[in-house]
Amino acid sequence: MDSKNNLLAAQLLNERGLKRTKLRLALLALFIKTERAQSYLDLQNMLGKKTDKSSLYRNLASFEKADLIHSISDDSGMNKYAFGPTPSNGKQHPHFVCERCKTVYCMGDLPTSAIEMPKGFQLKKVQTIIKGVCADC
Amino acid sequence: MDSKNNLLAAQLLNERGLKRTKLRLALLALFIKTERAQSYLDLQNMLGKKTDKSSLYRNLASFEKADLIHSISDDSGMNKYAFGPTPSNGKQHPHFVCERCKTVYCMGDLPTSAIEMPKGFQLKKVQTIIKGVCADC
DNA sequence: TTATTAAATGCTACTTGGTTGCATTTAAAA
DNA sequence: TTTTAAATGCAACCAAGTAGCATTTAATAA
Repeated sequence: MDSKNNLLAAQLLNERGLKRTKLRLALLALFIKTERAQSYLDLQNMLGKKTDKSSLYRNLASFEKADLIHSISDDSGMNKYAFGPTPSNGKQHPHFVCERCKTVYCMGDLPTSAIEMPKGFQLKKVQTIIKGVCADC
Repeated sequence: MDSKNNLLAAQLLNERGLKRTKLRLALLALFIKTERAQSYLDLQNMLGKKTDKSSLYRNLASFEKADLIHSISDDSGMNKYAFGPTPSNGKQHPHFVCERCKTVYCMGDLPTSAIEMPKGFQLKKVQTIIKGVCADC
């Protein structure tokens, strides 16, 4: 239900001390609704073509800083964004990128055996990208 | 030894049916010599400031297609490239990105327990990016 | 409710990593 | 040595993302 998402979005913004503007509510509700990672262009299409680029990017940045979303760098040349906090130590948070349709799926959080790091290297965040062909293709 | 690298570079280009031009030999030898992932700018600095941008990018593309190097997309906004083939099924090939100095380290190939994929999803390539602070920082 | 203020928006202009077209040069085969 | 397909080098271009700044708006105080 969209109204439920809107409510949750408002609540989340409140919790993190972010102003509840029109754009932010729509954007965050959109993230809550979808299970897929979205590029700036995807988001702009869903929010309406006249949505401002800078505002969108700025909100993506503040959402990420507030741990509401996390970004994914596949090699498509544009970043993708998905709902949920940045995956950190002790978790893998794999994303699947379909070579054909370019869709990016969040595969959920998998607890994994801790990655062993060489001496002196401190792990903060792990990102795994799996490329292949998705079930729809 | 550089001369050894040059020889190996020439041999590799031969094997893959790539013309052995000045730029390609220098570029491939550079990849062989270094254990770190390099951005276009890193490479250009090492090869000489007047090295042509298009030629460099085109060679990076053909090297990657020939499986001589592989590319890495951290979230720095620029791709990185490192020696060795694209990591595929049954292997993790983690890269470590230092938050402070931005260096990208190849952590070698780790065989891992196969990642279980949902029905219909076909895995071709895995890329893991670990962010944190490196031993030098 | 209204006044105040700090922050978000929406423009435009800019930066920059990466690509493309094309004339020239060069490595490899004949 | 000649031939030819491919690589180079240069300039123009493209697009993702950023920055400056005047205007608007959400939240707080009166």
